[in-house]
Amino acid sequence: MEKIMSAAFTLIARRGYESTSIAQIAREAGISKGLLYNYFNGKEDLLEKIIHHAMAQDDQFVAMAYDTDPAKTMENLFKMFFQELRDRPDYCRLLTELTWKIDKFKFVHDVAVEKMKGYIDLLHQLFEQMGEEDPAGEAKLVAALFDGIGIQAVILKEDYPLDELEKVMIRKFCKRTPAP
Amino acid sequence: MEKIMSAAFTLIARRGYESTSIAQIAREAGISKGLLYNYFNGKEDLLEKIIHHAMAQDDQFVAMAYDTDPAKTMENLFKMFFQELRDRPDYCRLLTELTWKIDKFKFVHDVAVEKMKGYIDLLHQLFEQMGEEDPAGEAKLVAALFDGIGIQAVILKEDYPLDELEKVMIRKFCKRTPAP
Amino acid sequence: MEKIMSAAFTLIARRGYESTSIAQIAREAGISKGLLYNYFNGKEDLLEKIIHHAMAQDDQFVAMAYDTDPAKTMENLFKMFFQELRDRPDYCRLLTELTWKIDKFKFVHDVAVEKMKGYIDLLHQLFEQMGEEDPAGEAKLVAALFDGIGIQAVILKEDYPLDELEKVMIRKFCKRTPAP
Amino acid sequence: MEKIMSAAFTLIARRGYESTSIAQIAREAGISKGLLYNYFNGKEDLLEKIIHHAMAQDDQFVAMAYDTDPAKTMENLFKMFFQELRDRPDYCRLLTELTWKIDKFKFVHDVAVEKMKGYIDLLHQLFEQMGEEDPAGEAKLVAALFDGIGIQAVILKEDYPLDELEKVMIRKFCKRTPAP
DNA sequence: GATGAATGAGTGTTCATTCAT
DNA sequence: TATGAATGAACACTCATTCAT
Repeated sequence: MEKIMSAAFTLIARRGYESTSIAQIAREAGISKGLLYNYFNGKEDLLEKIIHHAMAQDDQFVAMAYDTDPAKTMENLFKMFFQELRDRPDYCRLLTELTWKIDKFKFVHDVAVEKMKGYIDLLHQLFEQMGEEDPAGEAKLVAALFDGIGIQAVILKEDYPLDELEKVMIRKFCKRTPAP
Repeated sequence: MEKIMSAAFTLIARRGYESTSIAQIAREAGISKGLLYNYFNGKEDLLEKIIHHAMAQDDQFVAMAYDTDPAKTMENLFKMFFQELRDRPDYCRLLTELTWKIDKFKFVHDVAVEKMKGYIDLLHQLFEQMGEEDPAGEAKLVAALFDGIGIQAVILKEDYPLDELEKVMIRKFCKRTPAP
Repeated sequence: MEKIMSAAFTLIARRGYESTSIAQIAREAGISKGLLYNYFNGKEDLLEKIIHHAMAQDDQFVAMAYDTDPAKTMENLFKMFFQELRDRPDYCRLLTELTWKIDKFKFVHDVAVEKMKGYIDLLHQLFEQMGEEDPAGEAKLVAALFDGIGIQAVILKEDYPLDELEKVMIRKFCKRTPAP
Repeated sequence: MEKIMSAAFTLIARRGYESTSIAQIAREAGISKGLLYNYFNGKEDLLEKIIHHAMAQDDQFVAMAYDTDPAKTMENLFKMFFQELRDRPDYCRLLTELTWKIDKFKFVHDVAVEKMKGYIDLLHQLFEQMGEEDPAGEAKLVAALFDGIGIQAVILKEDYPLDELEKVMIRKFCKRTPAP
């Protein structure tokens, strides 16, 4: 049920997983608690389905970023990342929220780590093609920046100068290698 | 009671606030549940006191970083930050996690935001003194990096190459302005 | 619906009344939960109909046992009883299972008591015809034995030596009165 | 808490394990649900403690039955059995019912089966000493009678002629071997 | 100061039952 | 006839909090 997942998504993203009760979700979705269990096998299953559903939209984004120029690819990546932060702040919030529950929900840890490694590999390649001195370190730095900017954007909300940071990052990490 | 706060700190940092019960804290502290309520007005009050207590130790750190050379000051800051991550991962974890619960623990959020602004101001000044082109942007970048590296260190634990990132950050952000 | 009663019978006999849900019965019967309520007025009614249906087959058995010789009649009764235990263990199991629900399902109590009295009367007559000293006591003893053997056979399953007990009972209770 | 165990014992014995809710037990005991969990780790633990407590009183009984005359020993056993049925019908009911739930309460089943085998062995020896033709068969018959009489006493309650059956059983199984 | 017995509202979950289709 | 979405009351269990001692 789309209604349930949407209600649960919003509530969990805003108040946290443990602080959101099944009763609240059902109330928000306008249904009874019992009905919720017709669609989901429990609170954890609901969470998992929400995450998978939300993540399904991610993968295609990365593919869209590719360009023959690695610096341009990276710039695209950055732009997409910031766009995501602006468009789906709740989703970003939920993902980070779950980060803390890693010990409880192994699937979150696995998904998060794998995704992170994928990004780092991609960044590594791009930096290498761009002729960076230390592509590995640079990649890890940018990955950490993604997380850090995400977390700050979520905490500070509209006070956080996403536009400014976008420009800074592009300037800092997407300078094209000067033609020889 | 020092014993209570220590026990509560450890447990909450490791398992999260909601997943830590008063009974567990009392047991870990070796006292009765009732006694806990003689010292604290409830679970939330206990949390607040823990946070304030833990934060009190932070401020003096920053003071210790000052150096006549701004680049050296920043390097000291970085080193202290990484040292903190290595020495008190539980504390870092707790702080970041609580920052999250804006709606539930406004006091944490406010304190964290204020602290963050202080850091950004400091970084801004340093970058300015170092002659950076865009000291404001650079400062926000580094602040985000602190958060991002912190969160990744918490998630990946011993797998996270703190040493490598420390070197990369120093190389990237503490290069002394070449004397003219 | 034959399919429903058969499915319900098997499930309830094996797992018990409370541990068998309507959903399970419907699934096992290959129908929807709703349809079940077209045929039965609820779980309890379903149980009642199952019991009555299963018991209907019992009465004709007894009629088949009659013989001009009372000792032979009793022997036939015994053989039929043991055959029933071997052939329909699930049915015996269900009957005993329901014994515990007597306070909950009055109809079980009534049916059980009535049937039991019928058996005791029959046994009484037979023992009288066989010239037993205390036909009333003997009859009650055998009735209790039927229950006891049934319960032990169900609990111990294939470990219970039904054959041996059959022989012992026949030897013990069906000795023909020596012709004078 | 004696009050809780007593209330739980009565209710479970009367209505069955699954049909007795924690709320009912707490209400009957005059306490809150929460308190019950200070003393017991859950419903099943409560049951287990009840059973163990009730069984502790059993073992000494059998020892008290011994006599130099095997027929007298058996008569004592019978008398004790019937006395138990009269004194603690609820306990007998509970024990037999739980023996039933093999899969759910293995500990009860195991204890009960072992106890049963002990009785059969004892009966076997006694019948042997009494010079019975088929002591093994006779022993199993009497064991089944114990169960059967127990179950009928539970069903029919005060309508069941325990006294009469006691006499019949003693007459039937405790006749002393005629001195040669 | 210190205890732990006691509470009651809350949790996630199950399930017999109803009803619009 | 047949479905399954939907409900609501019940379930076992948890836990922050209070209070007589």
